[in-house]
Amino acid sequence: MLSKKTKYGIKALTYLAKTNKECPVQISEIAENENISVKFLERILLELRKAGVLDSKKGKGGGYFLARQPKDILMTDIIRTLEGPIAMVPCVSLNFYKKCDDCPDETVCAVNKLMIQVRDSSLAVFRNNSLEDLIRS
Amino acid sequence: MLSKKTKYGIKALTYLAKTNKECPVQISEIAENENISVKFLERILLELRKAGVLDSKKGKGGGYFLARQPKDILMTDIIRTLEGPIAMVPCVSLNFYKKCDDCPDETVCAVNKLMIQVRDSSLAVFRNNSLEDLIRS
DNA sequence: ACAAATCCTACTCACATTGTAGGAAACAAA
DNA sequence: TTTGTTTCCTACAATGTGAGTAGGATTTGT
Repeated sequence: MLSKKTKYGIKALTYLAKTNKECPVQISEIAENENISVKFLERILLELRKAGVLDSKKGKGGGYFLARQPKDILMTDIIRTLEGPIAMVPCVSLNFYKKCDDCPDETVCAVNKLMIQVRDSSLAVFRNNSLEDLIRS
Repeated sequence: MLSKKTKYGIKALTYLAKTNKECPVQISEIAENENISVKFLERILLELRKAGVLDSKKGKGGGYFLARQPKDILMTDIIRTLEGPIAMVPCVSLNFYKKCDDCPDETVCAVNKLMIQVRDSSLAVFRNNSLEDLIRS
């Protein structure tokens, strides 16, 4: 299951990419338009800023805006930031690798073998989609 | 994340496919060889039997055995039985569809658009892998 | 100074996952 | 027919995670 955090994050980013304003957009505006709890979204956008996907401005007239052009923001970045590993098991994760406790030999593990394929196919999709790709209907 | 239930289920099934015995195999034997809690595995195998993937025999000399040949057991069956939907969001699930509460229009939703691609690529992998494929090193 | 916005941490609540306990039912063999 | 072995089935407990809330600190424009 995709977490709501990631789902909301993607929606917020596409909102920013679509509205394409010069000035920063406030959390409350995004939250209202995308039906997201303001406080929850606040935390999500903060994570995206720390990951370098978003940038922000404090105080009056402040808000959030994309740190790069939509075409330069790949889904891999967003998913890894908000959702964590793309792989379904740690033993096939490229960025979050961890050995399984119960598995004596990965090279002959059926789960490993299957999940490498799933990881690669998902990765291909995420790499192939930028924010710009997603806002084009 | 892949649940341990599914992970254990796949391991148990590949164990059965590999050992390829004439007689039924007991839960305890599978559990010991694959490092799985006996009682937990018991429940998992029961689910797989109800789904028609496994068959069983009670009493002395009883146990579990594959209901079909390994090449006729596809990963889609196993995943859907143990893990549930293959899609990461209900609004793109083929077998477990459910509309999102927060989303007014699926056809213009970026999450929807992205997750359809992920679903299709994962589905292709699961459809393309039978139990037999997984036990061939 | 004041108001508006992000920043940051800690907390609560609900739910799913993982695993356990204990017995009922079926079956084979003595 | 008794006994032991196995699956079957339900209920329960422990743990962890996701989702959301609360409340204040900090920054900034007017």
